[in-house]
Amino acid sequence: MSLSTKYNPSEVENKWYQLWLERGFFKAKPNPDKEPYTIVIPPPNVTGVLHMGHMLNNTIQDVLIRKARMDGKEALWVAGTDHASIATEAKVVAMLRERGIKKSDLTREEFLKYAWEWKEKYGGIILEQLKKLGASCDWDRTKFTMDEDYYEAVIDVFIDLHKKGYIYRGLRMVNWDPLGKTALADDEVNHKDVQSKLYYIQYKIEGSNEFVTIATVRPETIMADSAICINPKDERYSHLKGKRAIIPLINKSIPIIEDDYVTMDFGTGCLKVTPAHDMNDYQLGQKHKLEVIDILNDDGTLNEKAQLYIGEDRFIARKKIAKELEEKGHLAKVEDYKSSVGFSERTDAVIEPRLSLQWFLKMDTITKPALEHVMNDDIQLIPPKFKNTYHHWMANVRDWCISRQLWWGHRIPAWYNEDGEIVVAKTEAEAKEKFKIQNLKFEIVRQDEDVMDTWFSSWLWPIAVFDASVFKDGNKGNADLNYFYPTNDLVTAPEILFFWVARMIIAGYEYRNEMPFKNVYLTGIVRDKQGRKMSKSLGNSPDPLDLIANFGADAVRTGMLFSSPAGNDLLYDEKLVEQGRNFSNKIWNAFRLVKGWEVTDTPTPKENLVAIEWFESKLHASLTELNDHFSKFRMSDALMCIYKLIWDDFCAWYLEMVKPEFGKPIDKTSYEKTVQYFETLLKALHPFMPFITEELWQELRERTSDNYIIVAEWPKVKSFDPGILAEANLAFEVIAEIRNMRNAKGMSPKQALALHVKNNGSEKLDVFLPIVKKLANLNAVEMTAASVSNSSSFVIRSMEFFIPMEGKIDAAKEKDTLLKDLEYQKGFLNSIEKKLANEKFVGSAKPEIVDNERKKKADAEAKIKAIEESLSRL
RNA sequence: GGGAGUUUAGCUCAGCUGGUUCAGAGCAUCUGCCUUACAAGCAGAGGGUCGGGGGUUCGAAUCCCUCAACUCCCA
Repeated sequence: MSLSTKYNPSEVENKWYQLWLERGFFKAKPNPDKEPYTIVIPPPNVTGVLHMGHMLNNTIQDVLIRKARMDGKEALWVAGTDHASIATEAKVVAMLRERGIKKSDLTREEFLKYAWEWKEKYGGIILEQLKKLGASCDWDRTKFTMDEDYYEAVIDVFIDLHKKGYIYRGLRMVNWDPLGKTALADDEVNHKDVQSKLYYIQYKIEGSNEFVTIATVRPETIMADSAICINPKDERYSHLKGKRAIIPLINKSIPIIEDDYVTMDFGTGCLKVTPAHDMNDYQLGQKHKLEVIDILNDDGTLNEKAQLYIGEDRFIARKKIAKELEEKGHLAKVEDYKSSVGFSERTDAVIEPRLSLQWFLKMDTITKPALEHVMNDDIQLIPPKFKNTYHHWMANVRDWCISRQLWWGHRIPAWYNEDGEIVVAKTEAEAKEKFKIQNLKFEIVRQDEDVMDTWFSSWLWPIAVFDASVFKDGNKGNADLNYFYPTNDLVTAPEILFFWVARMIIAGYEYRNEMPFKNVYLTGIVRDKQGRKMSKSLGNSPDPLDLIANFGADAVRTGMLFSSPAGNDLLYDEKLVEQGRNFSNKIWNAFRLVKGWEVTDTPTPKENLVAIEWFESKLHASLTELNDHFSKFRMSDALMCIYKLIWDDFCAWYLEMVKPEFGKPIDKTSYEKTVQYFETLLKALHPFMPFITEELWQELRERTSDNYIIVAEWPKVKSFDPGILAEANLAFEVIAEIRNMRNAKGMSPKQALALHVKNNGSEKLDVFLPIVKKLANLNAVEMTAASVSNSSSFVIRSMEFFIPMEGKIDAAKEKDTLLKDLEYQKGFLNSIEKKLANEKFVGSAKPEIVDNERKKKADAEAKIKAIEESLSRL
């Protein structure tokens, strides 16, 4: 058999993925004999393509689900996508524009037809990409937030919450996105510091020649002013009380009011009040019962109420008005000014505070259980530091604006009659019926044009993916829901902790009276190695599919996990993926070695028996650690644990220990044990590297047609012997010293040496001596009671080692090394003795700590004795 | 302006309830090797007064105070 020295992932990955699919290993159904384990995918946008964030997130989910599957649980990972109102509508509008069609020329039905067309064509791309990564989702259950039943569920929930009095319609200042022409929730607005200008504008005082100067960053809104406000404590302006000012350019008279809201030392201490176009001004306006003048259209252009520059965009109007103010002598000065400006998360347009009628969900009471069950750890956030932020948000939660001025989404089931009266009903017929009962007009009704916020559908995700009918009265849920819900783990980004996670928890308690998931694992953001977020505009994100093609999915998966503790950002570096690829190759070559052995019925060498016994313990010690990491969601640590077990312990030590001389066969016992260990290692590695482990699992032995590693049993942990692990470590130190000595003296590893061991204490090394002999290339090992002259020597713990070496001894150098060590040991001993002489320490420290110090003292003394003996010989 | 978090080797990070198995890991660096599983590799080595200062304690990377820098969230 001749195998390439390089592992080639592209040859095997598709093959196994197809087979897993065909064999139905990803599928799950309610099984009373098994414990369920469920993850629901954070549904990616239908508009999305796979990026590095998805790679990290979905790798973690796949590791968890594969581990659970091997643990014998009924493991289900539900896949699906999210309809993403704003993003998708924007894509569809853009597509139509390319075809020369304007959205405004289409009816709602026509537009939605195009939107569905777009969704069918592009909406599944991202899920196909996840398959390349190895994601073991039950694809038959793939759900979409606008599937017919899901759609109905969202409508049902709206109606239900409205009936419960949680949903209301109100005039509110909202974040208006003039590009998307929709209201946004507060958390869909990104605030950025922007360099802008502060304009000082002079308003004439009515009936005098005096002026008052106000500072504003938005001169285009002066036409919407309804008052000038001063601080009542401000003596500079006290003479203006009760007077009126004239708005420049339009010569309108407005009152001068007083309120201590005004900051006296900002700007001129004089504030123009524009209730229609500023959140704070709106509140001030309400307090003082000021007129609300809205001068903007929904696309951000000025309307006829502005009187000037009608139809101009707000930013163009700003420039023109500033210019006109200056020309007419109303502009006192302009200063540079840094201000915080809101941008739409979706369209990046500057947010316009705007008054409009919107639908809201009252949040004060419905959120109570969601806060409580996170704070008491019924639902655990991982890492727990996010509890603080969660609490802060939930304790100060504001009502949720759930309407969006879009067509793509779940249409609000509210109906208006000719008089503008409203009922909430599922169908037109029901709506008419409701109007009728209330003795209202019902002949002509029309449905609300708006759709709901996307999060208002995805907050039902962990329930609705199983049974979308439970939101109707009295429905107890189907078998799937009752078996798989609550789900176990949710893996998502901290950025959407509130958008999505908190709201799922709210819905979970509201509709199932139960948590939607037990653990929330929060991943970090994938950044480039300079710490910048990966973004299209920076072009600093590699294409995940290219990476998979170049390095293999296993390598990319491990690359993502090598450095990603929960909640911390991951600084992506291609080096990490290379490390993963190198690891694949290492395993591949270990396989080549084992596979290449010829097996005979010869007796097992002594050193192999020791090697086998040692690795058995090492294996189970590491598996114990591995399980512990898993139980604490320490993915990076878990991976590193199995990585080191395979690379260092199995490959570098164990295989070298049992490896027969070149060309010689191996005995049956050693071979059998080695293959068993290899299998166990592959199983423990499978969740991280599913493809190479399946490939080697199948190659290592003949397998029956139903024997796949993906459904193999997770290795059972046995107790292990710490004694043999300690002995091995001592042996490894000895081997390293000998190799080091060869290195230092420029000797070839091929030159066999003899070793004499003088044991001055109680260290145990005997059983490992044959291994030391093999790995350090010794032709003789013997115990000695006396020092051996003409030798190079070294000291480990209380043992002295001698290697006869005529003429190659540098006594001065060895003496120097020994003296240095002696000095250190003496200092160390001294510090321990001081500690033990300290009555306060002996009295107040725990007994086992004092005992430990005594033991350290004895060890140090033995070591010092050994060094001194070596020195005396020189 | 309000809140939270971070600061440990060149880089990315572990270090739980204070006690040399606590100063660690991986990567990178340096030295020597194409040693018949693997140069995507092997054998070794160096590297940090645990952000600064102060305190509590027999003892602090670990607890407290303070200062500084950075990050995120909210307004």
